[in-house]
Amino acid sequence: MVSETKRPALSRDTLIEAALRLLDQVGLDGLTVRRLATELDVRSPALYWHIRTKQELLDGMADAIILAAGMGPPRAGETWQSWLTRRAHAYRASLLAHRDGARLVANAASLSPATIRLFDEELTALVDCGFSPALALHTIGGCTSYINGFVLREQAERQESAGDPSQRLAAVAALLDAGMDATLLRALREGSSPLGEEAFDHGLRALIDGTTAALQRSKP
Amino acid sequence: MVSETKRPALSRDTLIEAALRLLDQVGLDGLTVRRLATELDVRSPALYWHIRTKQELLDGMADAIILAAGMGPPRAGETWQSWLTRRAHAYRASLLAHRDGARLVANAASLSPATIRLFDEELTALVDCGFSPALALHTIGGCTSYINGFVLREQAERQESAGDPSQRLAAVAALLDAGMDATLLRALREGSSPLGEEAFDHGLRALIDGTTAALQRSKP
DNA sequence: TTGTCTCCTTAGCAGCGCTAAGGAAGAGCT
DNA sequence: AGCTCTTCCTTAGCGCTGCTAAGGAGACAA
Repeated sequence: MVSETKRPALSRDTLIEAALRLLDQVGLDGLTVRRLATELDVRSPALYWHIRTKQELLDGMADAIILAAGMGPPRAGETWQSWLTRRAHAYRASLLAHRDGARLVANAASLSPATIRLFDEELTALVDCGFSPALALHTIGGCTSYINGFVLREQAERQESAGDPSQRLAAVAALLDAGMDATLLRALREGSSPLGEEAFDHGLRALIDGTTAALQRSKP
Repeated sequence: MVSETKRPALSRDTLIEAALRLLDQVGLDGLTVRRLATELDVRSPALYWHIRTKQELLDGMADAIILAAGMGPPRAGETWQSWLTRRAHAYRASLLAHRDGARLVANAASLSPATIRLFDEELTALVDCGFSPALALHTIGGCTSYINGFVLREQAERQESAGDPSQRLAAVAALLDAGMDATLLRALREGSSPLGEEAFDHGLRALIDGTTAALQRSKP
């Protein structure tokens, strides 16, 4: 009897890993339990031994993306400004690393204790820099809001122009038809995109500069 | 023969209006074409006479929410700072006015020409305040990213604690179990929430203060 | 051997977005 | 008046979804 090599049992982590790989191929809307099962060479109900619902799987994927950013407290000798900047870039990169990554994180319902723990360590680090706990919370929260919102727009634009490259031009053409001066066109023609790294850095710097001012205001 | 009073024909706008009402009752995940049809006292394929796809309906709803904020150029004698602040509050309020409003806008695929036109008018207004077109674009875009991201988190939290009020406490309890000093707990106990108007205003002010600095930096 | 636990199977339910095809009511022309 | 064309809705149903019920194969312990 020729014995087939037996595939090792699945696990929650295996599912999440495979789901993230599949996500890049088919996008969030195309990610179905049945497709993931096929990818794992298994029937779809098998997955429900390892996860309770599809939402739990999505939450796990979101958590994996966040943890993959490798955020955490600042390095030795790093100012909190450059730390937050580095952190923001790492987080954005992690969201951009997977198709629909920002949408996935934005729609996630709950985060793992490990992520919350990491989050708390970052708060502590800011307090060590002279922030009040409340100011630290608002600062980290504000950065998170900005980054999530920014990458969400970036990836929305990406898939929109993937579907129909002329769609954006059509929208701008509507402006011209309206006989406007179209400041938007001038800005675009100046070579500055509303998305991309340059735009991201601009907003991030504004946020951090403003926080610097708020910190000084809060001190003696 | 008793003549029944005949219902007037549906329209795209009627659908969007009814869909927004239904959204508040059942949430974005519960909003189905069939349910909306029932609400309108009609069979579901009838809706496809007025919209091409469900996504088009969702886009229209998102557009309606944005337009309902009543944004636009500044009033006479208003500084751009207080204008942007007022604009941000109006936009946030409009997102919060409907259940899952931020998620709806975040997942929207395209905006109407009217909205893009409004957007362009705002850019023009900033240019009149001394902004370069590129800086204006980055400023409005950054604010939009921040507001979308912030309200997204606000409404995610809202529905999460609606499902199970003890869930957040469980997450924080995990911190305590880990034997940490839990800066997060200190911040929360100080009475400052990571969400809500106060937190929103903090981040918004930081963003605008930082932009003020960037504007001065860009000038002669 | 027998029972239990793990991890997968087959079968199928209720619901989804959407399409095909047709019918009723009114508008406009001859 | 009779006819056709357009508008806006209907019934029927396809292929897909997340998910559940029930059962079976294999490993391991008593």
